[in-house]
Amino acid sequence: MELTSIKQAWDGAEKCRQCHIRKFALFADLQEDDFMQLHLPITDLELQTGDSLYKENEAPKFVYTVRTGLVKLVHFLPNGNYRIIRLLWPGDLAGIEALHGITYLHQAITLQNTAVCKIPIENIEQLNRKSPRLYKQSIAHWQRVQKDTDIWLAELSVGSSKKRVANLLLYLNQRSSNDYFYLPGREDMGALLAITTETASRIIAEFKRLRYLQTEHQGAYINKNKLKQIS
Amino acid sequence: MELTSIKQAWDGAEKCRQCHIRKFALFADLQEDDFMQLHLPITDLELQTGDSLYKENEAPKFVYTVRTGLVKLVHFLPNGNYRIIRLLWPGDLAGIEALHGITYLHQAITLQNTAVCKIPIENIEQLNRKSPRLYKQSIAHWQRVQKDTDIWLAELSVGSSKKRVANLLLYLNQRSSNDYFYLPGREDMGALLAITTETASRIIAEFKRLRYLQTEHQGAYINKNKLKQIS
DNA sequence: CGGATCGTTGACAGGTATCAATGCTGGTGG
DNA sequence: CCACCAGCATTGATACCTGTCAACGATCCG
Repeated sequence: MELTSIKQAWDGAEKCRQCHIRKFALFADLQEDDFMQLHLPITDLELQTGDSLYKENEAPKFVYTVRTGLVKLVHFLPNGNYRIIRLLWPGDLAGIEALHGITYLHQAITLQNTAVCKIPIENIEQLNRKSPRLYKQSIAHWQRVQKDTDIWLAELSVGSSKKRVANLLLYLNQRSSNDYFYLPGREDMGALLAITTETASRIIAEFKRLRYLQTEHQGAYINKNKLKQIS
Repeated sequence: MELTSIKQAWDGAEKCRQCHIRKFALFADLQEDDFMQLHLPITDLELQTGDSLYKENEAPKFVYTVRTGLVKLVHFLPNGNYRIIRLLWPGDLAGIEALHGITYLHQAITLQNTAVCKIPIENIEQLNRKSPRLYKQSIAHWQRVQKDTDIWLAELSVGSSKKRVANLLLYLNQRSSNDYFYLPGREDMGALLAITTETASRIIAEFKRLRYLQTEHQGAYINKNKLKQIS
């Protein structure tokens, strides 16, 4: 192993240990000696809106931790349409299916400028062999994801379009740290809720007219009470 | 520990070791010495259609392996309606969220006469502490579930009702070992696909008239080619 | 035989997709 | 600096689909 690589690896591990997002992510309860095992380079990536982390069915080599920004997991349908399967927020993992030998299940595309940690899977597999702590986090991760997905299925895929949009806005608002939150484009909204772009647009426009929603740049503010009445 | 209990435990472990479904389930790569750890009783249960394994938000005490039959995971909506989040087939696990301290996420109800293994969670937690092999299976489980759910989201929750019903029939057929497969009641079908009972009924009736589908008792045969054209 | 449960069908209103046209906005190059 | 363009959002008209409410038929079981 060459010097630069060693330096980089150490930097990665050091950064990782200090990262404020770590406690939410895969390495949450790694300990000092675990970090000593991390010999492979973890790299930071700064991505721009629309960049792709990986594609569906691609041979998987990395797992990603979202540090800032927002990522959509997309599944393309045979007819060219697509469906957004899930959103990834800071602290979430992308591509963790890579750890277990199967191909990526979706395409991961950023919705905003997004910072991620890119972790080679060999790195994690090494760690897995030596420390059971990673397993626990892995399971915790899957479980969280599953719970989210279930709620999605139960609440965002049923009822009238208006209810779905209202629920989506409340969900996005709730995930945001302040009142202002990221508002997806109408096409993405459709792909999230299984409705058409036009329907999404009509409903958003209506909410704006009713003052349930104010938009600004790429984001929005909402009147939670009014929207909860609808949902 | 009393004698009867010891006997029962040993029986359970012995049965489990010999079970033909085991290779698909949680204990897939347990080994001889792992089995020696199983001191708590694993019990067989024979359930009838409509029985409930556990309820949403109930304090979790058991994990179940489905050995034969079919189970639905149900989430009830505030308005009294319900949505079926997932189906569990032989080899699948029910209530595994119990392992990680959270409450059950759904109500599990049998759709047919169903045999399950009922495993106390302490049992598994013991094992977890001593053997990392269970973790791997746990993760594999979550991953399989997630993949299923994703397909569900991508294919069974979009498109016209007719497409959804066609896709559901193809899915049910594909999961069956022979051509004949279990056909859910119309209400359950609606809850699976997020459509109304009446719509489900109309479409099934139409498929029958067109000879895309023949029903018999609780089950059915389909013309796959015709249904694939629709989907 | 009667009753309960589930499936089927009809009529209708309202909702949503579809097709098409028109605004709006941010970025690019002249 | 401005005109233009590309991409997105909005809006309209319409047909179709689906939910809703209601009635009726089929089947099973006591």
